[in-house]
Amino acid sequence: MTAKPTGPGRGPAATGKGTERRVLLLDVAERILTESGHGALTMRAVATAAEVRLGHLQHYFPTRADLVAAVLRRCLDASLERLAPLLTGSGPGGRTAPDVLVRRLLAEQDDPLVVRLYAEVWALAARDEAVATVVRDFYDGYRSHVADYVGSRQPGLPEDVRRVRADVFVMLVEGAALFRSGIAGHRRESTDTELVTRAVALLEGPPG
Amino acid sequence: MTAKPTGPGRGPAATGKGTERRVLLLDVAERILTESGHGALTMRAVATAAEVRLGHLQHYFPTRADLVAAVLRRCLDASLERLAPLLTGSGPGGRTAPDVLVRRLLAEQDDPLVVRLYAEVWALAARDEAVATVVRDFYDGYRSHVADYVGSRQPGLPEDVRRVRADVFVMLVEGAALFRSGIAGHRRESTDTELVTRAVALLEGPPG
DNA sequence: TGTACATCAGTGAACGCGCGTTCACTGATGTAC
DNA sequence: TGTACATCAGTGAACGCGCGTTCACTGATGTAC
Repeated sequence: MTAKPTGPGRGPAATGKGTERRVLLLDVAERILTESGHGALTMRAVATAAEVRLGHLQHYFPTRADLVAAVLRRCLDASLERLAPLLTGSGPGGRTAPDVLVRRLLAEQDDPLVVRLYAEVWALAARDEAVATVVRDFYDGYRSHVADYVGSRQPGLPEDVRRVRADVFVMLVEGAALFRSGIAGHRRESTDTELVTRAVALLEGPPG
Repeated sequence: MTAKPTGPGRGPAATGKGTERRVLLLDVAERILTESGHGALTMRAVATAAEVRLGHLQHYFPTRADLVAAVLRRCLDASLERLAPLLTGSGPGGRTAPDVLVRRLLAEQDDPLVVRLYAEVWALAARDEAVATVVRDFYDGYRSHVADYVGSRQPGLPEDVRRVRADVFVMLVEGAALFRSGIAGHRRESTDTELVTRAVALLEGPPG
């Protein structure tokens, strides 16, 4: 390990202490973004919360746009890495059963902070084409995994049908986030039951 | 009409010229919120776009919070008034057929500006409990109309089942907004077809 | 018909604040010779 | 082993700007008497 690895994002080479600092700063930035929103994610707020001087933060993230881009990318990458094992069956016990899978995906939304972060990300993507690209890449990966899962349940299903099912499945699950988090509505067990039924039907319902 | 009507929101009595001014200012504020987002909705930006002095804007909306609250309330009220006739059948030709209804609801999302506004509203509601209350009231009304519609298609369906169907229906349609507007994905005809099928099934599928 | 007065519409200047960004700087660390 | 040097980590002050808010003000309009 003599060659210096180039860290993700802009700024100085990310090696040793530098990497640690980067991770720490992104942790703090993510916490602020999640808890207080994009408007509160200022360079000064991050520096203060990280107990670091403003100029030092700028040593790693020269502009606010750099910081926001880095924290969003890291968030979405982490999300996909959390979801992928459930869908590809690379975790223990192979592929998850459909109803268990849906329940686990919904469980991801149980923390209101997570859904707030998503709402923030969607609003950002609606304004900023660069952010939108990152977000679409994330959902492309997500839907692709779901389509593969559908194929694993029903090998006979044509590929385009798998994809369409996955599209609608993700619409439903992401829409559910709004109405299970207190943003646009509150979680109700009876609704969850119906939601799971419909989501499972998309994953392994009859081809007709 | 001698009694002075009290206009909605705070500020001076809303009568005659005052009401016109209020409406004009809210029009401008709504346009800025839709096109450029919450962050761009500043008192100065609204005053400038409305060709009015800053102090004058503040004559009608003393604080930024007043302005934001007024514009959000008006937006959501207008949305519900646009949706209600489709669902209650108070428009021409009585109640709309399910597939037509779903297509019309989706057509509401065809303007990217509308979906951007929704994304903005969700993010705001995620941070501000007062906004969240307004948003939840809107969706309560929306879902209530959908539940009534489900009842009109299947009179035998118990009320709690109607409501649960309506809940999931709205989740699906609102989730679709994200993936049909360019925010998290792009509209595709084949996905729309599947989406309509699933949404219609929620409206009038078998009780079992 | 006239006048005094309250209310409303609209102006304009100023305030303090937090923001992103720029820049010159000091030490520490490691590397080449 | 020693030294010069480049790079990196971290500091600190200052900038100009746009922001929400405050406040005292001028005209216009309508109303009471």
